[in-house]
Amino acid sequence: MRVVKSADERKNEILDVAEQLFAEKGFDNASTNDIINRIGIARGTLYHHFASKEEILDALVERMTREGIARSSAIVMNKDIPILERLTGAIMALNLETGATTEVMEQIHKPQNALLHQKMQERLFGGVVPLIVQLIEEGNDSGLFNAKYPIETAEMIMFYSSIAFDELSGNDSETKERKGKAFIYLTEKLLGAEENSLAAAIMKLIAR
Amino acid sequence: MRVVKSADERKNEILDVAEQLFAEKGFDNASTNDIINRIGIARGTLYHHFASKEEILDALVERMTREGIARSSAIVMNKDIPILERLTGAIMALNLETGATTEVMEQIHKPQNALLHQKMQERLFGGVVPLIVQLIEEGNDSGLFNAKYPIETAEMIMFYSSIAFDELSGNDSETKERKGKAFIYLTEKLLGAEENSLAAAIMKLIAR
DNA sequence: AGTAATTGACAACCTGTCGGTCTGATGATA
DNA sequence: TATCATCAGACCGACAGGTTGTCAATTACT
Repeated sequence: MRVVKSADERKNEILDVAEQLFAEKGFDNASTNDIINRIGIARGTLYHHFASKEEILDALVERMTREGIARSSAIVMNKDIPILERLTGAIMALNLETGATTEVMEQIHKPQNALLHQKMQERLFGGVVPLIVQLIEEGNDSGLFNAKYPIETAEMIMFYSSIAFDELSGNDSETKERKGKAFIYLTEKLLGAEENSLAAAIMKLIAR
Repeated sequence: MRVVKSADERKNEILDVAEQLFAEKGFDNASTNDIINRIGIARGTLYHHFASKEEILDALVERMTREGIARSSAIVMNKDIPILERLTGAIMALNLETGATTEVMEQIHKPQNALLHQKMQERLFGGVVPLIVQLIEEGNDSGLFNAKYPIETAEMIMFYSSIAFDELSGNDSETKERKGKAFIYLTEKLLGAEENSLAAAIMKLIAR
């Protein structure tokens, strides 16, 4: 039976199922046949909406990261919030994904998902590093930070946060706490910020 | 015409060709057929020596990283060398690969090589972070460093060095120099080392 | 003689293509 | 207003050409 939907609706339907399947089996092991069978559409329909399997992945990555980056961006732009809280808020906003995305994150280290992982990281990076750089420069100007190399500092912070956060999924809460504290401490060092200034900002944020 | 070789010899022959092909086309695009055709062996022969295409990749990653890790390890263990020079030497030793390996490194960011990239990084990490941790602790004891979280500090340094080094391939020499200086500066901050102490050690190393 | 390396046909997938079919919106006509 | 022709674009499924991994049979060393 033939069901016609708008392109947007169909595309999102495909992405929904792709997200499930990539989480279940990984990008390499999930086939386009799996996708079309689960939805109940023909091969040609899939390729009418997406030129290749990789394009599905790209669209999915875009969809998965869009919200987080938007949230981060909004926080960074809001000059009513103190700089330190904006910094921590921007980073935390990235890691507060919801629903199925979480399941994907748990599977993302498996070798079948290397490509997904790489693409997500690239996008988060490209989207957020410039924001953090801006924030660091603001902090430098206001005398709060003393960061000689804002770009590289931002890169380092982002790298470690992305790695640290997703390595964490499996660990016990003791390790998590230690890693978190270390991250904050080292970030303060990198920024040339006063010790515990960042930690204090985070406490405020959480208290809210 | 049938040619028999020892398992070791044949395995290395396969890895040699795989290395070429992965560099030329990437892991995904290079097929096992490409490999056996270039060598002139049958499908079965390949699968007699390796259980899967991924196992070829694993063996290749092992072979490519073994030397570098061994060099790093030797440097770290050599207590005749000052700590700062050991630290920089250990990191530099990883990135002084030779021959075809260099070609692979230039291709490693393409999406077809995401898996190769991930596996190399994991291995370099697992092999070298513990060494750096040891070095940092030595430096703490001798009063040279003041690093509160040796493990996380080592992770951060290694991460950034691996990323920074391989992002660099395409850039102009100005950017390279800036990135290099930033890396050194930030590493000093992370270690709680005196400013320029690491930079000085590197100058010594290069002068040799 | 027996162990280990080699062979190539084969099964069971996979991705991407393409000519052709259906359908819902749009605008013209009665 | 009601009916009808038109057409873009959503949909279909068979197909070509590729892929990985298997296995029983063969050949070569020791």
